[in-house]
Amino acid sequence: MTDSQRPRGRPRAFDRDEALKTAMLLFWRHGYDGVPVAQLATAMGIAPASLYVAFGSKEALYREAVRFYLSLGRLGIERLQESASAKEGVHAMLRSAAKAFTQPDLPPGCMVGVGALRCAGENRVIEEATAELRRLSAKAVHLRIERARREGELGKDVSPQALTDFFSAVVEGMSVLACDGACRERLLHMADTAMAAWPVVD
Amino acid sequence: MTDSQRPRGRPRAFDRDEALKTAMLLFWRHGYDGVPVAQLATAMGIAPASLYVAFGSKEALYREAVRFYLSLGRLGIERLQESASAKEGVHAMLRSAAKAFTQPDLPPGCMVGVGALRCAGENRVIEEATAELRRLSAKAVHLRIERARREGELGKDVSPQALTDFFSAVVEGMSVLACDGACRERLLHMADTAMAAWPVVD
DNA sequence: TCATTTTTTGAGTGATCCGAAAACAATTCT
DNA sequence: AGAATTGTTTTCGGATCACTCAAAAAATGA
Repeated sequence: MTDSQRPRGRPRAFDRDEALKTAMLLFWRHGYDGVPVAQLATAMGIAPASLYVAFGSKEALYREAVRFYLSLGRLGIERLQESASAKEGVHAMLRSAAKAFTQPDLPPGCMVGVGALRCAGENRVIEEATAELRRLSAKAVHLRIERARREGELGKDVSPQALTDFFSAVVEGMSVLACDGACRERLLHMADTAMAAWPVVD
Repeated sequence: MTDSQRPRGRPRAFDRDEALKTAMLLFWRHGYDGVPVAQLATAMGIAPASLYVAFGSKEALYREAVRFYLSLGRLGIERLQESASAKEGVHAMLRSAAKAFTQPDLPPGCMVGVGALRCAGENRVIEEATAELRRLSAKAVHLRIERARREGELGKDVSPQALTDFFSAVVEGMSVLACDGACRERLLHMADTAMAAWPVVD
């Protein structure tokens, strides 16, 4: 009863998490429309049919891959709520993003930001699901900034919405710059520059 | 000699510029990989073969479409050099972008920013060509900011590169926010917020 | 009228798209 | 040992991919 019994049928011959990581990298680099299932299967070292048994469909695989990406937590969004001040938290988030978007052995930019921005008409649902993840990240920033306003870190005249939109845009923009070849130092310098827009208390 | 003689063969039955505009809208909305040639031809009201005669290939059509998009000049980049101050010029550029990215009857965001960020491996050249256009826009901002530093509008301690990267990121980020459904007023408010990062003179 | 030039379309190229069916293989349970 | 379950592969479908060819159509020049 204590130990889980082994699964019934033939055991899977490949590492499911490793395969998921492979899919994540391909979607990250080439976008949803830019990766055919055959390419995914080949990179995973399995036949397309095995991919369907293990993950269901290309769409389901993408959704799982992007959740896997977010679970890595390299964007520093979850640490936002623990930060002593919103300003410090946002600054740390920008610097984390700058580093995450320029990891040497990973695709540049943010998988959520660039992987499925625009899709073919029949994949509209993928576009929308990915946009929802971006809105979710923005929501976390929004919550921290609103709290800062309640606690007096920010003046009552500042708009949490505008400030949230601004820093969300900076992160997404960093992602694009990274895709265009900007190095880590440039992005870090740019992040510091962006923080100058933080409102001063009256 | 003054009037050009009529072309020799059978006249084209469709308006080439109108067809180009149609292609621009589709690439803008769905990205390069997200629009098949058949869809382009159908939207243009012609057969695929006519498309190839008129434009050469899907890649050539895209390149022409994106040049057409830039020729509309709704991003306010060319007015940057004429502006009295770099600060005013950049601010006007951000506000122009906010409006351009939220035109009611056009796709959201920037065609250059979101239309071909990530492509299939065989379309790498499309990615690179589009990235080059983004770098070209950034170069215009860079030039104006460097001039401002020479003329004393900016202190010698500010980094033109970092400031350029920052405002480029804001524009690209606005483009993503627009794709996610942000309205014009939010983007305009965000643009004003971003200008707070403009360095103060010592 | 007739050759020349260019655009038109329908049909079709091989390749690739996502996904499914079927047969076989490897494991557990009875 | 044999049934049940699940993963494996090969193969295949029907659709779609970017693109091309051949022949007809519509204009000009002689």
